[in-house]
Amino acid sequence: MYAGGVTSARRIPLGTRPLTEGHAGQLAGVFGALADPVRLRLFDLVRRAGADGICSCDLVEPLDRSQPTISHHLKVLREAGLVESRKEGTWVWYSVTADAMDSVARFVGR
Amino acid sequence: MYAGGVTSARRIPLGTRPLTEGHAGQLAGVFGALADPVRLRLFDLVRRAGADGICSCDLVEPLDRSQPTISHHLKVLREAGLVESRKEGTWVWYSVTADAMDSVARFVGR
DNA sequence: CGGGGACTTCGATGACTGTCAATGTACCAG
DNA sequence: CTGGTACATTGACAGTCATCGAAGTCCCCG
Repeated sequence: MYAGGVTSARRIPLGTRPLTEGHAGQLAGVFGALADPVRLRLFDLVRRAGADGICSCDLVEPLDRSQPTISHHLKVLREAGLVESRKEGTWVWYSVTADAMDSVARFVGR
Repeated sequence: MYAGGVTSARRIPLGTRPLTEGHAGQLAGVFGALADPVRLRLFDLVRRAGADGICSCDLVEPLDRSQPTISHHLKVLREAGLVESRKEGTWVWYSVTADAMDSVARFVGR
């Protein structure tokens, strides 16, 4: 452990409690999903597509990654609650979730 | 590569250009710095401390990690431009940078 | 100058991650 | 049923990362 020492005198509360271990873990998961350049551009493309979403097949070429790799990244984004998928016949449409970045926005907004 | 296919008909522009590879990489770096529960709570504690900052020695015990580990995480946050350090005699004070989360806020804000 | 406290850096290690080729599954067309 | 297209899953591998103990650096105090 660590020997401790003089404590800093003043701390300005922020209107909310410090992040709990659980909350930090969950939030870190969302940040983690956005912590990759490919996923970031993927999310950006999906977001641009609006409510209709965008077909998965249109996400492979612009990102210059193999199809399994794109599929993997979409899964990560989906499991983080950032995008959702709708199956339609042979192919799959991705769109951002309604509250995609709520937790992030709350964290950023002080 | 991938065989391509039918393209989705409609794409709603978003007022800005799609993320470039470079921009995505930089932004992913910031998200990456926040993609760890310990760093998230660390950043939260520093932010709560306000302009004066908080002494590094007060960040070890509440996070229940070894002192070198905390030092390592603080370095990551510093290199991501989220916090800055000011040395004062024997110890070091950390505070959030003025534009800590600007890039994140811009990204979240549609 | 010498002791000790506050960090930082180093080295090692186990865990996780991005990537692809190969394979599997579901669906459509003929 | 058969072939082809769209996507998901698996397995493997190289690279990155969180973590700790140990050692190094810097600074204050006596």
